[in-house]
Amino acid sequence: MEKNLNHLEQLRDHILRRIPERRVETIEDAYYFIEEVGFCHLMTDGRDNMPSLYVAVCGRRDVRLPRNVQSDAETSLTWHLKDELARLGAAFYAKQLQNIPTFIALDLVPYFYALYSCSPAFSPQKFSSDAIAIYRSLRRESPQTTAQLKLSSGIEERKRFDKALEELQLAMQVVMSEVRYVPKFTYVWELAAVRFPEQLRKPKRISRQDALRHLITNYLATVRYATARQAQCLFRCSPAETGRALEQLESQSLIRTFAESNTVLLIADEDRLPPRRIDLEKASAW
DNA sequence: TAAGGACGCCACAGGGGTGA
DNA sequence: TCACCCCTGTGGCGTCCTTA
Repeated sequence: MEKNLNHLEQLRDHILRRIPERRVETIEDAYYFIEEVGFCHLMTDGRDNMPSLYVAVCGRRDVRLPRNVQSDAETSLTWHLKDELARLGAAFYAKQLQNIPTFIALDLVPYFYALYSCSPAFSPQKFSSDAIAIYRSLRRESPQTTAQLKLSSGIEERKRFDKALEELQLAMQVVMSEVRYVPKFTYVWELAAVRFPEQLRKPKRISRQDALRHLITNYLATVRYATARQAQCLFRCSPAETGRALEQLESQSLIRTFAESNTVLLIADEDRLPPRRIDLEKASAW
């Protein structure tokens, strides 16, 4: 098993760009990286078993976020790439996984939307009054800067505003579409349906269970192995839902499972579940 | 009045504390 | 053990305040 895991770690080095020759240096590299992995965290060090743009920028395994993040070249480049990717709309930027800033490749957005979307317009009882106020304000006018949105929604208190915005981001209703540094640092917010109309039109045809199965398949194709608990926590789904998805993947021989003490290990089949491939025709459009 | 310092605004990750 | 909350430190810019 140990030998097998070493082999999988080497595969990960290639896929997650933890080797110098594959490190992300340009906006094109960053776009291709997200297309290859499907979805990734922004600024994590990879210990959470998730692809990370920051790790890909560093191009090595042993990554630790420095204390002085703003004066660090690798961190600055990652932030710059985040700003550019969001501005170009090359990937969906949200706090979708574990409440951590995440980039999602556009082809996977409908699956995330099928799993998490919930609109205040149709389910107002699920949202706080602050979230509904922000959503309505953006329906009247989108996009808006943070300051404009605070004013127009009537929620000036930062803590309340951040919490409400987080609700809407988790429900994939609002996205950050731009970062402005002058005259004042601010984010620009936009309705997700306006920013990504094509991706958010489709999901009604995808069931929640199908979406979860598709996303776990994508996850394991990228990281090659994970524990069942990691897969469950990542997508914030119940053990029963995750269990059903994993059973289906195992019955299709896409993954193999191993039980060790209290841990269930999931390993992607090398032949039946290869890593994602980039759609070069689509990618060249960017 | 000019120069320099202090502070606030922003989002982010990490760490510590707390409660289930 | 885990999830959640709160606080801290971070840079660049504008604004306000203090000092010479």
